Amino acid sequence: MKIGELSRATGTNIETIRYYERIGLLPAPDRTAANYRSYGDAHRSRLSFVRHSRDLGFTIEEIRSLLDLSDDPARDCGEADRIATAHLEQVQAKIAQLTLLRDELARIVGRCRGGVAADCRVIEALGDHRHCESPH
Amino acid sequence: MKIGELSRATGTNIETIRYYERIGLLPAPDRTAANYRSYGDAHRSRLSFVRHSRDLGFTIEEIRSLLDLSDDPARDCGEADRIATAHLEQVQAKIAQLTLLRDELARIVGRCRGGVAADCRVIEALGDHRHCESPH
DNA sequence: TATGCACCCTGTAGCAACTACAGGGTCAAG
DNA sequence: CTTGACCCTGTAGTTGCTACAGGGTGCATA
Ligand SMILES: [Zn+2]
Ligand SMILES: [Zn+2]
Ligand SMILES: [Zn+2]
Ligand SMILES: [Zn+2]
Repeated sequence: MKIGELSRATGTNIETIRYYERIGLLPAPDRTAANYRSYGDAHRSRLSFVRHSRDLGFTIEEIRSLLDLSDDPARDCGEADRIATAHLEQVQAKIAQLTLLRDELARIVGRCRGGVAADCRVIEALGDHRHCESPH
Repeated sequence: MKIGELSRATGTNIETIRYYERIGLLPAPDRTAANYRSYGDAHRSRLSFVRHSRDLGFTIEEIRSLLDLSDDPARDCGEADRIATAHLEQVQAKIAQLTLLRDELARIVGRCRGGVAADCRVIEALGDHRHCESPH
């Protein structure tokens, strides 16, 4: 499989595939006589793993650890669980933070009654956190 | 006010203040004889506006537009409202996306029963989106 | 045979919004 | 007169890509 085919098979940008190789996330594949990268099924499933994990919001470093783990099938999977749980907690924290933000923004946006910038409650609210009702 | 004092007054990193000046978000202040930046109240409140808007998740470019608007108090404030509303919608979209993610991650994490990596349901789920119940 | 076109290669630079030095200058206190 | 806190400029690093520039390869068609 050449890089374009792998790209289509996994929905990954070609430049991104080369980038993953450069940072050591994907192993360098064999080359054809014309120096084209030549991938097999193992590459495809590894890249799918990476893409899916990225879609789920894991960082490259987390994915690196997860791949190390799955490359070594006899190891205890506790670390995978720890990484995934920590990530879940981060997502929950982010949701909580964005929810505060959303409420505050909704309050701010709701204050605008039109008119000139000098009288705008939105601009006023942005300039001074003391107008806020939440910490954010 | 020297830069360290402005930094403390607004809770902004000194490097960040200089960065904002470099990108034209804050006007270059006067200098002392020793070539130190010397700020006044106008700088302080402009920087507070920037920091607060950043805390609320606005991008630098959005903040630039908002500052332009508030620099020109006779202008209609409709654009401020549009920027803030668009931003609110983005935050809402992000929350929705993260909520899907959170649910999917919770399902994945919940599957791990311990054991070796080869049998780990977490690693399996990360490798294949077909195990997912939501699109994310 | 030429030539067009799709595809591949490397290497580098750009994005957002900072942050972190390196390598220097200034100033007041002890 | 030296120590330490502060300030300066300029550059490079961070994350996770993405976008070229400037070239090579391979196959079909005129
Ligand atoms: Zn308004
Ligand atoms: Zn606030
Ligand atoms: Zn497990
Ligand atoms: Zn999935």
